[in-house]
Amino acid sequence: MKPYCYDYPHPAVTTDIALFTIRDERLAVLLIRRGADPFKDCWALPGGFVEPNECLEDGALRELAEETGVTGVYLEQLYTFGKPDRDPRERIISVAYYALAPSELLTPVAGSDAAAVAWFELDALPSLAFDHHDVIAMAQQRLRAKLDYSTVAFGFMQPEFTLGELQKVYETIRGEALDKRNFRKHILALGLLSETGTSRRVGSHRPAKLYCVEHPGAVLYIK
Amino acid sequence: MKPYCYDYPHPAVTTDIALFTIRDERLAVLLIRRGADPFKDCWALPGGFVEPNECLEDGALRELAEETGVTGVYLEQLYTFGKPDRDPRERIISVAYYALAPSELLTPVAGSDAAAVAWFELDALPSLAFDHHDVIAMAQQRLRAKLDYSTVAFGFMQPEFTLGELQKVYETIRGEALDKRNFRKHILALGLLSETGTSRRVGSHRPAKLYCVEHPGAVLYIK
DNA sequence: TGACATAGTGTTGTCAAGACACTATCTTGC
DNA sequence: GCAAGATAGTGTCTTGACAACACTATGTCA
Repeated sequence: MKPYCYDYPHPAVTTDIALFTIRDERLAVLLIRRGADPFKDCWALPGGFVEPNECLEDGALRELAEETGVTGVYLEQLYTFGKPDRDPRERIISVAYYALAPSELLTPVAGSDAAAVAWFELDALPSLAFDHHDVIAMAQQRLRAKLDYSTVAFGFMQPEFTLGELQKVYETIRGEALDKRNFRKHILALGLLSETGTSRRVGSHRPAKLYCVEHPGAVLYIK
Repeated sequence: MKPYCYDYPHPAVTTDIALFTIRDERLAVLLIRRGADPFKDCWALPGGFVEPNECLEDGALRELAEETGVTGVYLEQLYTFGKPDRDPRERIISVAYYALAPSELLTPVAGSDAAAVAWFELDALPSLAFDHHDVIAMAQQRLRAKLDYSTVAFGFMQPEFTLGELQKVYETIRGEALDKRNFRKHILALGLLSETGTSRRVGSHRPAKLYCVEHPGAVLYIK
């Protein structure tokens, strides 16, 4: 009947993924509406139980794909949440990840346990299941911190982007305007971007040069 | 017979603790010699299974106390290791912590599953059980990084200490000598230390003023 | 062709960090 | 008691990084 038996109690282990993107110059997180109890019909982070033969990161990517259809994101472990009563069913320990992606490349679709999927701006979150508010808060804090000493921000960019777009990303996450000249000087001094030679014409004004990251995938610690 | 049964497979969850201290101006980590299989007689980090009703941090502190007798350390979550085959017995996910303490206040004693306890300098580690080499490497990397933008180093200090002692701690972790005047300028500018008014006489030379941390326990992010 | 919107570009001032050397105070040995 | 040895304690100058700041360039559209 319950076929998986052990000599001593085992907690369940899940992954939860806070996928961030930037939409309309606002930081947003992808949530699902839960299709099953507990917290049925409540908004929550995508995530679920780790399979016996997958590593944690693979589990997170699989759950994200199953529930939201999203693949190909930048993923990084955030923190493991393990208060004994954080889930009403049983002891569940959750390894939380945060993920970043450019919203233009994503078209989330509700799948498996998810009754719906939607982006929510971070300053307009609904009530959330479990301790997912804490997870999101910690992820946002980490994101802000890493902005200063790493190249996480590139996780929000499409393969080719303008310096103006990149600056908007920084401004959105930091919540303040930046000086254009100082920003460009600083970013180019990292030596990580190269011009593609092309430019993007959008709106009724001068087109902007396009850049790409020289070693995509590598999240570097700078300075 | 095996009384804890579930509908689907559950991994086991452990905590592992990398307790660092500084001995003889070398960074050292506390290891136990395992008293039971797997890896019997092998050196390993202290740690063990999380109890059903304790949170992860409490589990880490309990295991550290049980196996080594050490209490009262600074503790912080490091990373969760979850490769499916990292333990030969069953799927075991380990939430790793790192801890800091001044060695003068510690007298580790082997307990419970530990056949022995000993300090090992980080550049002279023995062969280790499981993936504990990876855990220690990541902990050391984190420690180095946090030295620059937080006050972790205070975790190695006794309640009262001299600026010379504090500088030695920084030099040990960074692996390079620092200029005395610049170091003192920098540390005092943080505004976190206050003179106790007393001084410590050690060796045949001028005694040094003693300082203490104004808000102990608070690990601050600086700059 | 003029109005508008974003792209793109250098210089200066300020502050923090790094380099650098000498005096002070204690112990110990002669 | 005094010289030698060891660590404590202190200030200035130079240098490099970051912040403040304004104008020209190039496109669209009315």
